[in-house]
Amino acid sequence: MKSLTIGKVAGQAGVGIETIRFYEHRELIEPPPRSAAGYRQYPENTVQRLRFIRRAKELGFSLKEIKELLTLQSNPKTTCADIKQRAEMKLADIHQRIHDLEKMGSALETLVTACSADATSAECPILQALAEE
Amino acid sequence: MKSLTIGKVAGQAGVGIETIRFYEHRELIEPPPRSAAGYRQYPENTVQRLRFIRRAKELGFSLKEIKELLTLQSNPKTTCADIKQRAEMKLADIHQRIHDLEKMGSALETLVTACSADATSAECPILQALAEE
DNA sequence: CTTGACCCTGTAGTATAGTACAGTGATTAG
DNA sequence: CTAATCACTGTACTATACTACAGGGTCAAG
Repeated sequence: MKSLTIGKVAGQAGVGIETIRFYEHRELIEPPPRSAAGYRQYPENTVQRLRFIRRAKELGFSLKEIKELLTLQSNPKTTCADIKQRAEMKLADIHQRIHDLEKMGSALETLVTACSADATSAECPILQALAEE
Repeated sequence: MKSLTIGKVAGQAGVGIETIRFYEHRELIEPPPRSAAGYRQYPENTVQRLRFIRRAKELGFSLKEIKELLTLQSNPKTTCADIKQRAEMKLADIHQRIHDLEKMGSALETLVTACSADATSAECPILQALAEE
């Protein structure tokens, strides 16, 4: 069972060394055994775990939520429904954020359209809209 | 020319007192004159300025960007085109963020759909997707 | 004249996700 | 054997936008 130094793990997982120590501190990964000199000795599956974290982040999960997912993952009593529920909540959250951004976007779009290039700032419909009583 | 205390301004603008002091520190509003006792004495247009900031925030501008907008606003040489350019950049930024969220959302949607409720966590397609080599 | 509401400064904490040192010790290649 | 690289801890800093004190002083109503 060979072990990896933190630098090797970081390289293979595509994250920074500091990030790994940060994740250990945040309890997303287990504190690994140490060598006589105090060096962290990672089992190979740590690379997979870090990739799991990276992918979950890409799906929009926060580190806090990912920690929950990892805990669920390692619990044999966890059902697919438990995970699905989290994913659906995150999906709802994403849809809400899209909705908010679309609202912002269309409001801004209206103002941009109303704005003709060669007026002074005093006549600018964007600034006027922002300055309204 | 009557002046307002920070509490009055906060009440009328719909923001917290601490927020106003924070905005002063961040140079979004001018340091107002002080009374003999050191109390801030705001001109009435500070309320409008705070509402401007609030509305710009609702449109997705950061405080840093709002500071720029306010500087532009008070510069007589500013043209509508200057403002429009900022608004268009922000709009592009919002569209990008929507795009990113939609990508996340559809990836997650696929996984949620693949997930049937009564499997164990080991068989969960969501966890499997995250744990892939 | 007292009491409560208000205001002051300055610092520190919240949440998110790291990143960047400083200062020191260990390991490895030549 | 020595130099370069790597690892260690701990603290502080980045960005964003506040929020929460502590420990004072001030103002207005009764």
